[in-house]
Amino acid sequence: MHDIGPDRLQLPRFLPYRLATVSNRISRTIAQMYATRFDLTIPEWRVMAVLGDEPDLSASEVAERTAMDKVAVSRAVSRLLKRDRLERHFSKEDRRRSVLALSDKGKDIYRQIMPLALDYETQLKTRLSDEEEASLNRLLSKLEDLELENLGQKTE
Amino acid sequence: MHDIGPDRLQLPRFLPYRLATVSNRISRTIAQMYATRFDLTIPEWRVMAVLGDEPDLSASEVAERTAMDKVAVSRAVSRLLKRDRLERHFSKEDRRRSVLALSDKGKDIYRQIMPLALDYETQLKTRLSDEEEASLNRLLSKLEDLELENLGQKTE
DNA sequence: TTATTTTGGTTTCACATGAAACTGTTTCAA
DNA sequence: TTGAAACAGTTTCATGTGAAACCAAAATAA
Repeated sequence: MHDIGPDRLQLPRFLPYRLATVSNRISRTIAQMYATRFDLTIPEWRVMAVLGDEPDLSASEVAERTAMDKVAVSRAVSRLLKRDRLERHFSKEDRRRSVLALSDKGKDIYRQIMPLALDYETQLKTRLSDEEEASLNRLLSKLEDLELENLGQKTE
Repeated sequence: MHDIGPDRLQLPRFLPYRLATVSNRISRTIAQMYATRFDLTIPEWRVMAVLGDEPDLSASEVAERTAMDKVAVSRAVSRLLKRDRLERHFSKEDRRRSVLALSDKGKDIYRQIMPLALDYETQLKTRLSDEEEASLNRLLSKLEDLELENLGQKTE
């Protein structure tokens, strides 16, 4: 069994490609789960998730914590408001700044989804040994850091 | 230091979320690299990548190998044809079936990009120890398999 | 043969998304 | 103060994308 050599790029072995396809499949599975049961998109769910964990954030704080941009947050928030899953008021000190929190209806949904989400994650994880899980976490942290230090910098 | 308990979902620790954000950042970096230098989208690049490695595939074979759907392949192929990066003729035996291959111009681009792609991957990998890389590969394979056996089956 | 179904690939439609422009508010400097 | 710049958030526009409808060719059945 010998090496095929370095001057071939086979997509199924190319790390960024594999990462993208795996993650897309997982995202689609989850998106479908949320969509069919709760009529909720992933951006909407992300907003709910951070607010469920930490209420009274502004839109831009939500954006930070979800790695979404402010446009995406704005759209998700407006859909959530329309369905009374969120409450919004504006800061007294700075009237530009919104203060977002789950409504009772939102909290209810949050409490239903959270176990499903955790469950799904558990199902993924039970298939991994303890050190596999540990190294997955390390790896993700590393990849996160790497991208921050901007490997693809040569964009002149 | 005690556990925060199971009944909280913190997005930055949620596996599918981390996978999605890491992979999206990497994809965006690469997409930008291809776009600025070669005016090429990721779907286009994927088509070129499989054809560079294995010419004379049909559109549906390309779809299989790239994990793209046939619509995406069709669009990528037509853009590539328009710019003479691909040649297409149709099978004699089955006149529906296309036979796709890189044109000379396409091959030229392929030969330029391939080392960049491999380089980027290498840069990611050099930051990982040997066993980290090995376990990353194992993990990706596992996650790929897991999704195939369809964890999110309860869509009734 | 001729009808029916299947298959390779394209087009259309409706919706999602990112970038840039825009609105209203606050801050800072003259 | 007042005018410029910065900021939070929204809207617009142009493009991308997935699902379903569609077209033509081929396989299958009658």
